[in-house]
Amino acid sequence: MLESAIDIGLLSQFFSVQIHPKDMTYTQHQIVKRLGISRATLHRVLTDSPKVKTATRERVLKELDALNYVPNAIAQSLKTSKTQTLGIMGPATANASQIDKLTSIYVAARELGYSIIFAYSDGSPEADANSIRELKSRMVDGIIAFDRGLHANTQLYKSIIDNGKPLVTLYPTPGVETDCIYVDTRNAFKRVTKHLIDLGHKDIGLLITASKSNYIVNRELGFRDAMQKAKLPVNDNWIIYASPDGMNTINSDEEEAVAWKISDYQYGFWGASLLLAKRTRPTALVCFTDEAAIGALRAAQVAEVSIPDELAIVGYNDKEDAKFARVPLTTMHQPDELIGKKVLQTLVRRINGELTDSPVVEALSAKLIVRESCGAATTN
Amino acid sequence: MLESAIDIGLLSQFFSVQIHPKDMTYTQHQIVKRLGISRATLHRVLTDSPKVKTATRERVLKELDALNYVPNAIAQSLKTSKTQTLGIMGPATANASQIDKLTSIYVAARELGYSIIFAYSDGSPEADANSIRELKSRMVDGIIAFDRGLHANTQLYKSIIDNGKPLVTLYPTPGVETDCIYVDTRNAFKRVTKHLIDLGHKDIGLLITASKSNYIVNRELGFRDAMQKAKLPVNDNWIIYASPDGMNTINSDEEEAVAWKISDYQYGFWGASLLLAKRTRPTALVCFTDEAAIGALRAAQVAEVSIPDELAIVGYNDKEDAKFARVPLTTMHQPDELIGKKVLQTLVRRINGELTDSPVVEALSAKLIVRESCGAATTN
DNA sequence: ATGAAAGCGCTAACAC
DNA sequence: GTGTTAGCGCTTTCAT
Repeated sequence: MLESAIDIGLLSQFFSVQIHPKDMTYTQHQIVKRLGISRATLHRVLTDSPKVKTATRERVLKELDALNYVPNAIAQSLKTSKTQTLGIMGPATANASQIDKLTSIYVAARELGYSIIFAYSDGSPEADANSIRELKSRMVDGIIAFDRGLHANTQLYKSIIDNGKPLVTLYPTPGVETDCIYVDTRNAFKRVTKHLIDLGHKDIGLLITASKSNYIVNRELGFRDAMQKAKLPVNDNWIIYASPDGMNTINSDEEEAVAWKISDYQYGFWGASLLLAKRTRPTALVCFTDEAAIGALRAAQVAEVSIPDELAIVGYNDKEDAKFARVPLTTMHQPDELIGKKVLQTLVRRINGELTDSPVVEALSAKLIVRESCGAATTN
Repeated sequence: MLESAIDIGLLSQFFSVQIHPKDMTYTQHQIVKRLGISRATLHRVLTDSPKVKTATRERVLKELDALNYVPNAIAQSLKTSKTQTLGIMGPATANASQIDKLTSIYVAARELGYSIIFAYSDGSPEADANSIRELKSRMVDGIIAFDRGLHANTQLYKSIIDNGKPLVTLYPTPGVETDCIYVDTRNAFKRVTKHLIDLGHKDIGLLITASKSNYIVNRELGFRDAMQKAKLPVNDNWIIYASPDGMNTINSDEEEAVAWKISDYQYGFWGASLLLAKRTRPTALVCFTDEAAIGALRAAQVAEVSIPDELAIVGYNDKEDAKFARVPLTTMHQPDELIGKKVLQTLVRRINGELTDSPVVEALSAKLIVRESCGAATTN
C-alpha cells in the first residue's frame, strides 16, 4: 500500500484524490500497481483477450472504470507505428458544398475510429510542403487530398505516394496513380446543359472562371459535350471566363491562388454583367456554381433582365442558398454526404492492405433538381 | 560500413536507395550511425545548440538535408508530454461565418506551429464525451470549444478544466471559469436595432429561433436592450421564435440538436411568412443571421411585400451572400478573421504558463454595414 | 565539445 | 492464466 502510494507519487496522489479524483490521467503502470497484476494481464483485459480469469477481468474492469482510464494514444502510436489518424490537406473553403464533403469525412472517420488532422494550406508550394511535413511528422496513417484539382498538385501527390502513405484524392489527377473518389462534374454539366437544350434553348452561354483547375475545366468540358451531342454551335462570345482583373485569363499558379480568394457570387455578378452588356445574348446561361448563379441573378436584376423569361439560368451544388434565391435555382445535387463514407472506406481498406495494387477510382453522379430559374417549373 | 548497413536493415536500405531514396523516413538512430556521432550531438544540431564544432554541425546538417529528415512528432510528444497539437471540439457547420472563424484558427495555429485535431461531435452528450476522450487520449496541449453556447456544455467544459487542460471557449459559459474570446452579439444586436430606431422605426419585430443557446438568446437580449433604451414597447406578437415543428418552443437538448439541423434560410422563410400573415405588421424586422434574412426576403417576395418600403430588414454576419441578396442586406460584420489570432494567442500563452490564474475574457465588437434592406441606402 | 544511458506509456513476444 | 522484458524514436541529465 505504502509502496504503491510512493510509486505513483505521494504528493500527486494526495492532490489528485483531494481535488478531482475522477479526472486524473492514469497510466497502465499505475493501474497495475494498484491491482497487483502484471502489464500483460491488464493488456489482455483491455484487448478482450479470453485468457483472463473472469474474476480478474471483472476486478480490472471495475478499477478501469473507477479511474476513468483513457489509453495514451501517443504511446500506442509509437509502439505500433499506427496512429489511427488521417490527414486532410487542402485549402480552407467557405463553399457550402465543400463544407458538406468535409463534414461527411469527419463523420465517417469518427465512425471508423480515426482522428483527423486538418493540415491547412493556402495553396502555395511552401505551404503545401509544410502540410506534408506536418502530416509525415505526425505519422498519419493516410492522407486525403482535399483540393480543386490543380495541376500544380501532381508533384506533391507523387511525393506522398513515394513516401509510402496511402492517398485518396477527390479529383482524378493526371499522372498520379492513386485511389480517387470524385463526383463526375463533367457529366453533371453535360446533363444540366442537356436539360436546357431539351427545354428548347439553342443559344446557351457558360459562366465559369479562368482557372485551369479540374474544378473549372471539367465543367466547360461537360457543357461542350452536351452542345456537341445536340449539334449546337458553341458561341465563344458567350463563354465567360471570369477572373479577378476582368482580363479573363489566369496564367500562373500565383494568379490561381489569388483567383480562389474571390467569391463565386462575385464572379457570377461580374461575369453575368459582362454577358448581359453584349450586343447579342444567349437565351440560357450555365453557371459554374449556385453561388455564381445567385451573383448572376443579381446582375440580371440590376440590368432589369427577367429570369427565366429573358434568360434561363442553371447552377450547380444544390445547397440551401439555391432554394431561397430570388429565383429558386435549377441545379445539380452532389452526393456530398456519401463522399466521406466512400473515401474513408477506400482509405482504411488501403491502409489495412485489403486492396489490390491497382487504384480504386470511383465516380459519383449528381442529380438534376428542377426549380424555376430554368423556366421549366412554375411553382410558386 | 557493413555494420551500419546491417544496422539499418540491409534489405530495407537496398530497397529504399533503389526505389525512392528521397522519401524514406529516417530515425535519429540511423542518421547517427551513418555519421558516426552520438545521439546527443545530433540533438544539439537539431536544437541549434552552440556547443557543437562548426565542422560537425555542417556535416550533420548536410546529411539531414540529403536524407530529408523529418522528426517523429509522436516520439517527441511521448518524451516531452507536449504534442504541439490543439483540439477543436464542436459541431460541424455550414454557416459561412463559422467557417471563417474556423479557418482563422487554422491559419493562426499553423503560424504558431500547432497542429489541429478537429473532434467532430453532433452535439449529443455521448458524442461530446467521445470527443473529449479522443482529445485526452491524443494528449492535445489545449482545447478550443467551438460551439454555440448551449447550457448543456457546462458540465463538459468543467470536466476538461478538471482534467487540467487549457480551454478557450467562444462564448462566455455561465459557471465555467476559463479563457474566452467572443464577439459581443448582444451589443451587436443592440446596435443594429438602434440603427432601425434611428431611421424612425418604432414597430420593430425580431426573428430568431426557439433555441435556448447563447447564440440565440444574446441576440434577443440585444434587441430588447435597444428597444428599452429608446423607450419603445416590444410587441411580443412580433417576436418570432422559429422552430422545426412550427410550435415555436424548444424544450430539451434533443430538440435543440434537431433544431440545429435546419438551415437559417428555412427559419427565416418560415418565420417571416408567419409574421407577414399577421393582422398587424411591424415596419422593420431584425433577423438572427443574414441567411435568415435571405429566407425572410424570399417570404416577402412570395407575399408580395416590398423590401424595404413596407418592411425594413436587417441581418447579421456580412458574408458574401448578404451583398448579393435580392435586396442587399444591412447587417453587422464580425471580426471573424481576428478570432483565430486572439484565441491562439491566449491558448498558447495559457499552455506556456504565461498567464495569471484569472481567466482572460475578451469581447470583440461587430461593425454596422449599411446596405439597402434597411431603407437607409439607395445605392445599387 | 561529445557521448552514454535512462525513460516517456504502450504492445507483444516469450517464458512460466 | 499470468508475468517479464525489450523496444518504438525521441529528449535530457550526467559524465567525460
